[in-house]
Amino acid sequence: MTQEEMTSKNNFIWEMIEEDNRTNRFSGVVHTRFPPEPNGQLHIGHAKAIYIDFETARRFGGQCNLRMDDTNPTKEDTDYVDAIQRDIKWLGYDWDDRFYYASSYFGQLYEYAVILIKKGLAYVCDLTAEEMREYRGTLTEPGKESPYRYRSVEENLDLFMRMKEGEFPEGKRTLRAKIDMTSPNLNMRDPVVYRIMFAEHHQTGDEWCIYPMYDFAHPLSDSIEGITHSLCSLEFEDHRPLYDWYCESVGVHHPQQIEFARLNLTYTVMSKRKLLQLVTQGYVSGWDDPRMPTLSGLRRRGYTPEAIKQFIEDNGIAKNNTIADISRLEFNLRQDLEARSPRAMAVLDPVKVVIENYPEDKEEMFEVPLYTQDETRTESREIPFSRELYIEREDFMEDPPRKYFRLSPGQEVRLFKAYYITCTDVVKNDEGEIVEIWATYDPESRGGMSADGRRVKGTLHWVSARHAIDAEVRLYDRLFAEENPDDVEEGKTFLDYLNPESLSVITAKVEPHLVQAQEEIAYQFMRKGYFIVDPDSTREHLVFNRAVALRDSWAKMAQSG
RNA sequence: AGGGGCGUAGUGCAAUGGCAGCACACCGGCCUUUGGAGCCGUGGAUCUUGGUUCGACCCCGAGCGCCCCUGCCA
Repeated sequence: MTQEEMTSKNNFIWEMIEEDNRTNRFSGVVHTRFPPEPNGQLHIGHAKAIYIDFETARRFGGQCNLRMDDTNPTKEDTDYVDAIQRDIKWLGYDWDDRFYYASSYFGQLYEYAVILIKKGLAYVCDLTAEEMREYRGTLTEPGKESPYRYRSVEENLDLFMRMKEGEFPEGKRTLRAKIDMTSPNLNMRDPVVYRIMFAEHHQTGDEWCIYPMYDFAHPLSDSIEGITHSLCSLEFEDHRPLYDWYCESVGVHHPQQIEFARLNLTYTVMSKRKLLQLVTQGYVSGWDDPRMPTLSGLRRRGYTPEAIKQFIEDNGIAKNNTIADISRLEFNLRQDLEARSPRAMAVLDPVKVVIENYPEDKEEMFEVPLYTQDETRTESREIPFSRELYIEREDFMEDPPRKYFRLSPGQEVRLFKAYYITCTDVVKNDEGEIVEIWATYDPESRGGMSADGRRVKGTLHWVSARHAIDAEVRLYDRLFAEENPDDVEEGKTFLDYLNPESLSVITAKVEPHLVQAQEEIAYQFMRKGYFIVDPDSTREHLVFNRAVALRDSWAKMAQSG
């Protein structure tokens, strides 16, 4: 897929920008920004915002800044600053040297606040938090004006300066915008502009003891950076009048805020608070647990940036509040990996097959392409074959139903790229479990094809028992058992919906080539799915994560009868 | 209840007054040295209601449903 095709699908945001360009509103400039708060790791919902911000800039020949929205030092951490940059780069986006912090604008923002005061548009308020809540009114009743609303400009200037100097304790006073306490939009009822916080900031240290609120800092940070289109999620629609008010009142460059719907996924949660809780309370192994919807988790799971971006592209950009089915994400992954992943054979649930007419001490090697899906690729690996093999337990049935194309007594199947074999006997233990399957092979079928042209319906993957390597394989399932874990019953929390079977660990028998498996490249284990080396893996102890299983139309057919 | 948004197929998205279409899912078939991939095909939707119009998913009125807003969070 070319970049052109990748961004060809139009959406309402791009139509609005095209209109701005037609009217020369921003002189044809398109400059966006991605403004994460460093208080948690990025997840696939952020990937949508990142995609929109960066692809919009690219589409219109503009630029996209990366800005840490770090106006609340009590909630943020520099560790996340690094993780955020790493994840955005992994997605394939670059902000060049335009990496900023809202906190680096604190000086300028302070001056902007002074301008508001001087214009009589902001005042220092002595109401406590609780009083302010009472004065705000409710959804249906207007608020009341603060008794401090009409202090003189001089007094406000003096008080605000002394707030900055640290003369007042936390919570004692705030700077508020003087707008309209009767507005039906609660955001316009004299919102707080600055609050006192004696907190060490991860960037500015103890330089400040007053910190600007998001609603004030965000539009003005956008303005300072010359942003033209400030793209954000739907819940900020109510804040747009305030965004506009601050830019107009301070009298600076005024970007256009445009809101779009967030991306939600079935069978997972997306709020940073909930993801953090999963991490800190040990429900998962960390932010990068392969079951997490975080970018680091998806990466460790075996997801590719291309699959994620295609998923976002397929979902489209709109204003509907929706939950995308996670199976569509899985489709995008399979589609990407189908084309690019090397193939290998691994038996996840092994049962032994003994080929009675194959000499006990004989071994032979088959050279098999790594990319059987792409005949223009010539890379291959050698696979050893011998008298005793492993196949999947589910690939044998003593008493098979109709249309079962795999191994059963008297039935002939193909071992991929090796030989045809026919089952002759079954050995069971005292419990009646099958411990060995006996078979004969046809030496004329070497390579998996016979000269007589007889048709063999089933093809099985296999590994030589003598040469097989044990590998730990981690099989993942959806993190939650409920489609929407945010939709909780009375008396429950989202944690009650965790899927107890979201992880199962097995030991598989894999072909020797797989000791060379590299991180970051998912293999297709033939007929089973896509698997990627986990960072826990060593040469002595291989560990693979299953990114996603293959479509299994037999399982579906068997299930539906 | 006040304000702001959103209602199109199972899911997500188009159609911007002119034949309701695309992707995934579903179902059927073909093909296959992966029951994978690929190829072909079928079925299925405009929240309700009234109006304007030759013609309405689109415009207007009245409803209904869902989401967001009463942090000194972002």
